[in-house]
Amino acid sequence: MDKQTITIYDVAREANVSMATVSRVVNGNPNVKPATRQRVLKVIEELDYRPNAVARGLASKKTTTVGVIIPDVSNIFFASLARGIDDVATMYKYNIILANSDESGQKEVQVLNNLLAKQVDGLIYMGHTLSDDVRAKFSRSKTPVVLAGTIDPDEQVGSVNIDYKEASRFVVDKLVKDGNEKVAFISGSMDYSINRDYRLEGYKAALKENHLPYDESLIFATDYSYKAGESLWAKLTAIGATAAYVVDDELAVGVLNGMLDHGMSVPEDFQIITSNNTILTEMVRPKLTSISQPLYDMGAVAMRLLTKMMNKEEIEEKTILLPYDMIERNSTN
Amino acid sequence: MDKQTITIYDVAREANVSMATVSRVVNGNPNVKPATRQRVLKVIEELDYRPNAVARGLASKKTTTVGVIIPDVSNIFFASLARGIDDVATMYKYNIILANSDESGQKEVQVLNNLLAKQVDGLIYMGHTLSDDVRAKFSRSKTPVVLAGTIDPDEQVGSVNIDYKEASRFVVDKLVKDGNEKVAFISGSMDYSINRDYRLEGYKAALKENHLPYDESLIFATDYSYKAGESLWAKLTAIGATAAYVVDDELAVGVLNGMLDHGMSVPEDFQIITSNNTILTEMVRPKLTSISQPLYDMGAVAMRLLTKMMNKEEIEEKTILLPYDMIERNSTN
DNA sequence: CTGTTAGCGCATTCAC
DNA sequence: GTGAATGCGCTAACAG
Repeated sequence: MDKQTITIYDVAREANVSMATVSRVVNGNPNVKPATRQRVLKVIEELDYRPNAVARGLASKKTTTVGVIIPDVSNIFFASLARGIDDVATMYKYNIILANSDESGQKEVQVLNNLLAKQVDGLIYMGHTLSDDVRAKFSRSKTPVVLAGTIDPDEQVGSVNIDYKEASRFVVDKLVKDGNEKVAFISGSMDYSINRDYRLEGYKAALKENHLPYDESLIFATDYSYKAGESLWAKLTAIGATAAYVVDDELAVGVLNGMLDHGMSVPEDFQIITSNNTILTEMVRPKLTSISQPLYDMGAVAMRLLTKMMNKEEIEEKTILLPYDMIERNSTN
Repeated sequence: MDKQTITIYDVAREANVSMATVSRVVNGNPNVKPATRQRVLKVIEELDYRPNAVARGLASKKTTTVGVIIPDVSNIFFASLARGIDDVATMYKYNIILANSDESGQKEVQVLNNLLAKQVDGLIYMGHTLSDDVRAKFSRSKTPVVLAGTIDPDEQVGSVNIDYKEASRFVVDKLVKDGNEKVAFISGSMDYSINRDYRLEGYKAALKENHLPYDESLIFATDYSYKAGESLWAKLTAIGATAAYVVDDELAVGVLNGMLDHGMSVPEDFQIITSNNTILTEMVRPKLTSISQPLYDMGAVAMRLLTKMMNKEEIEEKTILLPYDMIERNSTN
C-alpha cells in the first residue's frame, strides 16, 4: 500500500553523490560541478523523483503556501479577487489554501488557527468587515497578512482597495448633477465599516457639495442579495426617490428587476449606479452603469504585496489604493 | 525574527510528562490517565500550543489536505462545485489547495506535480475534458482522485455528475413537443467528450424519438462565452431555428440578449433552454428555463466520496450520477 | 565543489 | 499508563 516513494537518498545512491549534492541541484545552488549536476538531473528524471514538500517545509520552515480566507468562493466578487491572487501566487511559486468563512467570526477564528497550524507563509483575508478577534490574532501572529478588497481602519496590516469614499462621492455627484434630488443609498449592513465609514460618507459629501439635505429615510441597509433588492421598489417609489447608488451588483440587479417588474422604466423613472462591475451588469437589460473596481488586479496586487512581505523586502506603502473608474451604461442618463 | 514557536517538548516539560504523552492527548489516544490528560490540556491552553501540521504530516504521512484542480474559480459553475467541496472538506477536517488550470493541459500537469509534491491526501479534478496526460498521471499515482462535474469515459477514477445525455434528451424532447421542428444545439467545443458523446447524443436521441431528421447545420460549436452567444442570432434566424438547447448559461444569456437586441421576442419567436441553472438564469428577462444540476451537491458528494477513498473504505459505486431537474421559466412556452 | 552531521516537530513502536 | 528512542525526507551549517 506504500506508494513508490522515491527519496533524495535514492537519487544520491544512483548518482553516486551525497544527498547534500542532490539537494543542491534541486535547489539550484550554483556550487555544483556542471558534470555532476547533469548526472544528478538525469537520475532525477529516470526515477521520476519529486522532492517532498512537507519534509522540505519542516526543514526550511517555509511551506510556499499561503492561506486565503474568503467569505464565499461562489460569490463572483470574491472569486474574481481569488483568481488574481492565485495567478500571482503561481507566478511566485506559491500555492493557495482556500478557506470559506461565511463571514462568521467563529468560523474565521477556527479557519485561521487551522491555517496557522499548517504553517502558511502568509495570509490574505477577504471579507466585508474585520472582527476584533481576527484583528487581534493578526497582530499577535508573525505571519504577514494582506487584506484584499477589505477595509481595516487600523491599517495595521497590508491592504489593497480602491478609494471607496471617493468613488461613492463621485457617482452620487453624477446622479445629483443629472437632476436627481432624492438619491437613495442602498447598502448592506451598516455594521460594516466599508459601508458606514466610507461609502456613506462619500454619499453625504456629494450631497453636501450640491447643497442637498441628508435624509435618513433614503438610506437602506439590507443584505447583499438579489431578493432583498427585488423587494425594495415599493419603498423607493413611495418615498419619491428617483435614483439610487447601490453597493453590490446582485442587490442592484434585484432593485432593477423589482422596478421593471412593477411597471417602472429605467432609466426614465429611476436611475441606478452599482458598485462592482461584475459581468452581471452587462447581462441585464438595461445594462447597469457601475463603478468599476479592478477586482482581478486587486487580488493580484494583494498577493504581490504579500510576497514582498514574506520575503522581508522593504515596503514603501502597505496600504494600497488602486484607481477606480465609472462605466456608463444604460441605467443612467 | 523567529516566531514564538511552541513545540510539543515545551508542553511536555511544563506538564511534567513525556512528549509521547502530549502527543497522545493531542491525538485523542485513550491510553492516558484522565488526571494527566487534564494537566496536559491545561498546559496546552496556557501556552497556546498548536501542533505543527507540517511536522505531523511528515511523521504520519498524512497532510489532511486535498488538492482541487479547477479551470477557473471566477467561473460561477465551478465555483459552486468548489463551495460544496470545501464545506464537506471542512466537515471532515481537510483543507483545500485550490489551483486554477485554465483547462490548459500543460498547466494541469504542472499543477498536478505540484499538488503531489505537497503530499495531498487526495485530488478532486474539474474540467470540461480530461487530457491523456492527466489521466495517465492519475492512474499511475496512488493518490485517490475524484472528478466533479467532469466526464471520463474510462471510469477509472471516481466521479460525480448528472446523466448529461438523458438530461439533454429530456429538454430537447420538450422543445420538440412544444412544436419546434428546428431546434439548435449550441455547445462549446466538440472536442469535449461531455458535449460530443453525451449531450449531442441526447439531442440526437430526442430527434429520433420524434421522427425528426438530424441536421448538422443546427449544431453550433463555439466557446463558452457571453460574446460568442450574442453573435449567434443572425445564423440562427437565417437557418430558421425556432428554439435552442444551450449547454452553458453565459452562452445562453448571450444568445438571449443577441435575439432581444435585434428585435426578436423570447419565447414567442425563439425558445431557449440552458443547462446550469446558475443565478444568471433568474437575473435576465425573460428568465431562462434551465436544466438544474445540483452543483453544490455534486461538489459535496465528490468530496464525500474522496474521504471514503482516502480512508480506504469500501466504495459501493464510484461513478455517481445525481438527479437533475428542469426548471421552467419564461424562455419556453 | 562535495560529503557529514544535525536537527525541523511530531507519530509511533517498543519497553517498563 | 507512560517514557525513551527512532525516523519521516529534507535543509543548512560545517568540514574538508
